[in-house]
Amino acid sequence: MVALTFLLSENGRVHQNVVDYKVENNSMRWSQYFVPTLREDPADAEVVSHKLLLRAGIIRQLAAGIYSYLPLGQRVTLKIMQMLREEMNRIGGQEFSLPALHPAEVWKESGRWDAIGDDMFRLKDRKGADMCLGMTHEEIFTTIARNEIRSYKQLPQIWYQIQIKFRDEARPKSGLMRLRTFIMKDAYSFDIDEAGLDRSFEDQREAYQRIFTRAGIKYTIVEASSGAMGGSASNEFVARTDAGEDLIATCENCGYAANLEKATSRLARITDFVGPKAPEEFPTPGVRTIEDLTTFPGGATAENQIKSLVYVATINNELTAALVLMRGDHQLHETKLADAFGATAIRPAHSEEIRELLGASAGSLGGVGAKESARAANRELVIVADEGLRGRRNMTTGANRDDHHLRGVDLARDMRVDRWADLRTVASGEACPRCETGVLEVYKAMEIGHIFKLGTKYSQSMGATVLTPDGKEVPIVMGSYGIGVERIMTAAIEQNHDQDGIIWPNTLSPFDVVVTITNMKQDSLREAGEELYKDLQRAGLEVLLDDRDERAGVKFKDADLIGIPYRITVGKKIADGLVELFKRRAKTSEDVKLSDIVSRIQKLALAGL
RNA sequence: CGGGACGUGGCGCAGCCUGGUAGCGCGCACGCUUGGGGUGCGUGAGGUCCCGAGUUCGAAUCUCGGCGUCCCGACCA
Repeated sequence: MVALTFLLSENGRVHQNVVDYKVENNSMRWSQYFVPTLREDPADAEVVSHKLLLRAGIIRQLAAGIYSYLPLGQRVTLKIMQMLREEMNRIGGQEFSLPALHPAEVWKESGRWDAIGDDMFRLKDRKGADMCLGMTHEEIFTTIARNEIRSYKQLPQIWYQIQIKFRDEARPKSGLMRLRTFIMKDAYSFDIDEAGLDRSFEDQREAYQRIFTRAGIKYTIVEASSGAMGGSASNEFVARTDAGEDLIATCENCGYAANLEKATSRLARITDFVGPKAPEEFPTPGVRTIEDLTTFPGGATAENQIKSLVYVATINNELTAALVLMRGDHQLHETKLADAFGATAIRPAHSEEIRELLGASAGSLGGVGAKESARAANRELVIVADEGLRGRRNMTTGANRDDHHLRGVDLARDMRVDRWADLRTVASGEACPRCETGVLEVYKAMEIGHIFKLGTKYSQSMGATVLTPDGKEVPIVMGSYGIGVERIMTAAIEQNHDQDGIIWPNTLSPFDVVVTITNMKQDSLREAGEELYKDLQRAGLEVLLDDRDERAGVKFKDADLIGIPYRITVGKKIADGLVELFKRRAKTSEDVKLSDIVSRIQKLALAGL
């Protein structure tokens, strides 16, 4: 029998407490509860959250990027999942459970069977048919939609599930940050038109904000590259932490925030002096870098140079050579370059390729005459220039002749730029592109959620259509919305810990409160602790009773490590009818009357739910 | 997939260079002690030294091959 208790929190929201105290009565005693804490940092863990997850007995590793969740970990996982459920249901989401094992067919229909490389776990069944382990579920939900949804009257639909996903990551890392098998809440919206998608997208966006706020995570919503996922727009939710893998640029002044792969900044205007009527070639023996040329007599400062990089892009399975032009002091952002071309892959050209195209080595390359040089070698070369070079003249750049450069180069006059694009990597301290006075800060963050407007990419390729009121058949307009469960756990720890261990936000903590009996050998303490434990449970709280025959110091250390927000210490003061209330985050301790402690904890534990 | 490091009782490490009976701390079991921030003392259990092949009278140690894990980069729908 599992009873559900519904508790009303201070802000009036119903919190569904799925843990039945009657059932768990005897499994929440630390002496028998499985919490293998570690005194020392495990050798394999580098980032804080990983160390603490292991030390606090929350997870154990099975293989690279594959972890078992121990009882404490499972409790946290269930709390996160429940929270996701509540917020998805609030916006009208309907929960499904889809298979993790998929036939190749549906992935071939959408085109992703071939588009996705080694990141997908693939296998064959006994008949030799191709199968895969689901890394996401657009195809499966679309399959259901196309078979069952016929009319605009059935739309919109918001479908979601909380499922295990598999991705054969090239480099799993940092504990639960990059996993090969992980739990994900993935939701999909189905609308009749773009306007409907906009509403669904906004609903999700608001749900995500509530979710991360409830989870105690400080997050930022950023513009991000939607990559091969396709679609018209995407918002990435990121949590700031040095362990993160993404770089984010934000402006505190106006709230501008973007992933570095999208971020731009405002450049100070440069007015060039009028240069010569045509570029002038001059010898530059030994000069190989922008830096070299700044100190070379007759050279130029970095911002007056044009950096020339040769890249090979894979576009629609065809290789295209590109000459990329940047201002000398600017850094190319490769994702931006790939996005500008719609390329599936890009790489710097090899030195032989460069010589074949331009007749010179890296260090002496330039855009003047570059296309002609490539054509002479029977090759096509696309010239793409960064916006930071627009309108510049009297610049210095390589001459496509070893140990020679050109000065007095005018971009518009001397080069045949095929395409202008924003390719520059933004740096901290640059001016905000949106507001007048803001300055950008660039910092590390981890992705915790991502919402996409897919449009009709999947409905079209897989034939998921409905009839409109006037009887026209149109593809369903879709959105896709994901949140990594483990990433919420990881981000929460990254942002909520101290030297002693984890400090769980109330909403995620595996227990509301831990009751620490300082000395199990004293009957009065033991009995009082047991009594309090039961009282707290009767009040609907999730209580961990530390009834181990350990010294008080050991218990305090462990309680700090596993991060339960409140600890009630049952010690000598019990003779005066007092216990101690220790708040993990504030690290403050106060005496509370035994008769008041239950209601006190109840109020505290519910805050923030 | 490129580069680097590591693999020795449950955990953290030493030993390897210079081949010769496998060691320390923590944890664990037992006893005494202590009892409010990882008590102290004693006794004890526990190891295919990642796997395989080779060199050698003899390999944790040297050589070759493989596997695994971590870190940097590439990648990351």
